[in-house]
Amino acid sequence: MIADVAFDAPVDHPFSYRVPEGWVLAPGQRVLAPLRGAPRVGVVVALREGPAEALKPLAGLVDAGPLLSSSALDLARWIAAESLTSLGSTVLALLPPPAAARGSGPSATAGARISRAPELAGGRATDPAPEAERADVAHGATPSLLVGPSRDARLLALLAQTDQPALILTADVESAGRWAQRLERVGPVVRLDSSVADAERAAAWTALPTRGPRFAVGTRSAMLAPLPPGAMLALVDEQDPAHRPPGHPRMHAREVALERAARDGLRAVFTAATPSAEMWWRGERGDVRVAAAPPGPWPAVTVADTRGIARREALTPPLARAIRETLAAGRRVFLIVSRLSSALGCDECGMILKCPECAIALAYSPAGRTLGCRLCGTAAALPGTCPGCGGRRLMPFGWGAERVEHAVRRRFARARIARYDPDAAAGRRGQGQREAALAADVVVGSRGALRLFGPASLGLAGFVSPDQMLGLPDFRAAERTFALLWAAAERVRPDGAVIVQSQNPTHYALEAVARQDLAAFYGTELKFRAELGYPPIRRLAIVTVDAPLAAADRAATAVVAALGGAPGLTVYAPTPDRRNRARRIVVKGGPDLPRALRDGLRDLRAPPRGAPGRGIIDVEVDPLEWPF
DNA sequence: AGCACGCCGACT
DNA sequence: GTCGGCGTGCTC
Repeated sequence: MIADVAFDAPVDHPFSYRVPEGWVLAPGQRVLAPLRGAPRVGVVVALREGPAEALKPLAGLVDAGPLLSSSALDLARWIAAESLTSLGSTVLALLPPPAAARGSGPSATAGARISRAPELAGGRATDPAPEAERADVAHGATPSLLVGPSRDARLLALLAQTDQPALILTADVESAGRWAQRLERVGPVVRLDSSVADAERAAAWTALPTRGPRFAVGTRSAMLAPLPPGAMLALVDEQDPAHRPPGHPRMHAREVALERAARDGLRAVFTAATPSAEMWWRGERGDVRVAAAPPGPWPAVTVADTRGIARREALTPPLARAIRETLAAGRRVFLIVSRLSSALGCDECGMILKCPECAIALAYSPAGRTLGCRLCGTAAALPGTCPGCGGRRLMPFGWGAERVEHAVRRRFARARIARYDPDAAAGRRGQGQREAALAADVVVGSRGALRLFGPASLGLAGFVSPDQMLGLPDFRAAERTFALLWAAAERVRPDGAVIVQSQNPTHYALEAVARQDLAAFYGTELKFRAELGYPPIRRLAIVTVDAPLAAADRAATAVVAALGGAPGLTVYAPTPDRRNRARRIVVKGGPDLPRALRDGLRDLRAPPRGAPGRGIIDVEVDPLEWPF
């Protein structure tokens, strides 16, 4: 017997090993296998008969049985193909950490002999009832997206009503903890995220179909956990970028959840305060049912026009007045700042200099006094005057947390003011920062500081300069600003206020938040995306070529040439990174973009023997962050 | 990914 | 004369 084993390595093909006599193995099971001398953890992706004498034997077992059904393994193949990740890296990233690896030798063999594969739902080998599965697909409903007020309560009610087991996936461990607590009042819960000990986590993996807990809660890493037929799959806060954590596979949990639900006939439910444009678009096409609740109480949202005044003063009179009144009422204030951007704007009319082709902000390099488009690579000369109004004051934006804190301190000397940055607070020295922020009257922070506040807990949220965010050279800039503002508004009491200072006071993202109108925002946003061929209408990928200095341009040119001929692809000119070593090439395509990239780059990634090095080619499909 | 092999610069 | 930098190639 031969086992084909895939490893966590950027190698497309599996490696073949001899299965020692008497071992019981199944695809989807982790094993130890010698690779370049040392035993490494891999996953069995296929078993076959054949001449095995020349092959090295497997060294041991990691799991007593397969952790993936054949349908889960097929789903992993799909994920790998979509994200251009190797199958081994995909699978091993989406399995719970090994409880305890078994070494080679008699004990391993004995362990293998007595091991029995757990019964996995949907597994071809263990699945007793394909008819039942088909019936499930038949009654597998269109996925739902819960938006609007009391989403959590509505999801909870749905989970409680259906009487079916469910896998609940959250964006982070904190949220997983909250959901586990809530669900414990409904039925037994197991947790699949990293907050529980490895052994417990491993036991939870197969518990849902076999031992009858009602709910399993986890993060994306629990996505392939076995589920019984008819189970529900819930993805909380589908728009959260944390659903696409760093590392492999580079794919958003939303996309995997939709695919899994369709394949396994599961009922899928998503929630979002502000859905991703991807999800809203599916709603418009009827692929997802958008379940909106009637608008709930909403704070008064005011957009304060800062054209011509914001450079000198962080707080406009309306915002300063609102802070004073909120503090007098004994309520809390949150001032939202965003990280400094590299865009250039007109101080007089508020216009942001954008690429005429791509409609994203041109990146301003103060050192070279140059402007460049990070999508198409076009360089532009620095204009002397604003192309919009002829004004002479073109300046980079800039209201960082520190400057804002200082400005508030000057005006409100007696208030307790704290800056909060979750990254800084995570360190040992930052422990006091969180407590200070929780006790403060005024908190200054960016998106991450929202976690300090519960729903309707603030008297005032003030967005000092959303223009910085709106001006980021990223086609998702409006979506992100909209999401942040909406999330802030949800944390303000209905009798409180939201004040947005902007040089673009009529921007559709700001107006949509003021009117509590999701549809208004996505209507405009999707029109913009469609006109310029951005996701979700078309797909994007970033090909990065990292080559020795002299070869970088040649390697990038080779990539452009290799992809240029493919039908349906738009390939942009390579742009150098800051260190002028790597070259980035943006590629637009259709639904089959991953396959087109794989086919187009195949020859470059596997150069013929003796050919000059082509450098390291990295492909990121459907990037969330613009890495410029 | 890791890890070994291979060919060019500053040291005991 | 070596030690070591990373660029290159391979792993059943």
